[in-house]
Amino acid sequence: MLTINQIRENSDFIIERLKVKNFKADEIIDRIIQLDTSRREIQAKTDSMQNEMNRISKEIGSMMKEGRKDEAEAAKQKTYSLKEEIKILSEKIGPVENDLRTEIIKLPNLPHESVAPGKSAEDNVLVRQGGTIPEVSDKALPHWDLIKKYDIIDFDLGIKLTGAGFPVYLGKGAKLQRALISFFLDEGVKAGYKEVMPPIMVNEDSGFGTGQLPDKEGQMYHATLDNFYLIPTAEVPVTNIYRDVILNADVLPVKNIAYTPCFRREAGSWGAHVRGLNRLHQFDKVEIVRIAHPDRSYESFEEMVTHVESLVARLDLPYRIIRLCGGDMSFTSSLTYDFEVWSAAQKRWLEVSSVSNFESFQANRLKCRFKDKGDKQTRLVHTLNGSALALPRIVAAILENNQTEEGIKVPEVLIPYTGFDMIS
RNA sequence: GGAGAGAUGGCAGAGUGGUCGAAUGCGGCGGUCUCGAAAACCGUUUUUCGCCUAUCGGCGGAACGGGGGUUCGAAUCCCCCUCUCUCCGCCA
Repeated sequence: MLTINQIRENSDFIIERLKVKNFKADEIIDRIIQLDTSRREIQAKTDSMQNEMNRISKEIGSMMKEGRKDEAEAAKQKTYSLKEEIKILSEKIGPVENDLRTEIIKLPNLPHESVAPGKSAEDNVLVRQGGTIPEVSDKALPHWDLIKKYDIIDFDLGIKLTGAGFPVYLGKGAKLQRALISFFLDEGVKAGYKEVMPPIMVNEDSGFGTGQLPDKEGQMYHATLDNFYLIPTAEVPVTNIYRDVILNADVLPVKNIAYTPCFRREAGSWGAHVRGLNRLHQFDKVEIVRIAHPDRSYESFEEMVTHVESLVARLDLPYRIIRLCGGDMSFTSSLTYDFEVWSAAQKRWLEVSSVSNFESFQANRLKCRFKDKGDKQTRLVHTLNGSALALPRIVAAILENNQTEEGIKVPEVLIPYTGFDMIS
């Protein structure tokens, strides 16, 4: 969420910038400023009455000590009406604060200045492209056929055990998963990220912290007996490490990397685009999360993009990097680059990573702040995250792009991890 | 699942109705001493909201797990909730 100070000080700028996200903010902002003004008025009044109240109470205290009982009794009389007024006022402030909050959380994050306006994916901007799109024969199989041919992933078995969207990885398929996870983690650690292995269930507070709750409740699996949620991404537990925390500026940027399974309910949607590994209820992902100094968060962003790019490049996957336009970005993001890899048999680009800078939007909700050395005041940090990488579509692309008569060639960088160079 | 104990500042830990935002210790920061460091000594060290101020800053409110209550006055008394720990049971 945006801070009230941001809104109050830059209301025109905010209205202008949110147009890029096709969001009409003027009426909401008017209401916010009105609510905030009345909140301040009430606050100022109660504060001064409370001050008076405290003063009298202290007097009564010393009168009692000195045995001036009658005077104390008289002073008590004075407090009754004051107490009543304070009660009335303080009952007013709660609802005003609630209304203010409900209005503020309606406002999406401001897009970065580089974000183009636009309505949908059509208006996204190609940042750059890399690798070469492989020539595959007309007989090339989509990955959902390849996995059957080589018996490496079994969807039907997953249906038996759990349900649709919970695949079972078998033999070399399972090993390939493990190899990718290790490769991604090792590369991250080499790049200075600290490996974290968090719980994959979180409590309600954590769900709120990163914004899954209350709005997107239906997207998470909910263990109701204990009121825990299965995480949709490692972003949730890893970012919540820094909930209600004040960091020293010298630890920034914090760089964490975590592998976790991810769980998404994602109801709806059928057809070729969600076939096979394209969309699952459970999948594996390595996530990078950064907590950055607000003055340097875009340096962090660039480093993350470069890191993710090096991963897809080293896997020899043709890729492109896309800057999402205002209309295609998430509510919470300021800048998002999507990474897509080419899937030869499906003949389309598959999204495998999304790197975002949330600036202080998420930090404000999390109450994650930092202090510069010697500084008295706290400031909100910037948070960033990105997939590095999500496995299923990477696997899909590897299978489809690397298929040969003899089998599927394992990317060179993975061979030390798999121990085999061919799935056949 | 059963029984009990507890929740106070970065940590440890005191505080059972009246200058308590909170003793003390540790840690952190600044300084004295030193060529430098350690030790010792001195000082400093929670967060948040509002008002005033060009700024430095000043004044005031709130917060001792969360919510409610009693009272002129609550960290302290009462009620509800949440969480943590210990022992037993079960168990990878």
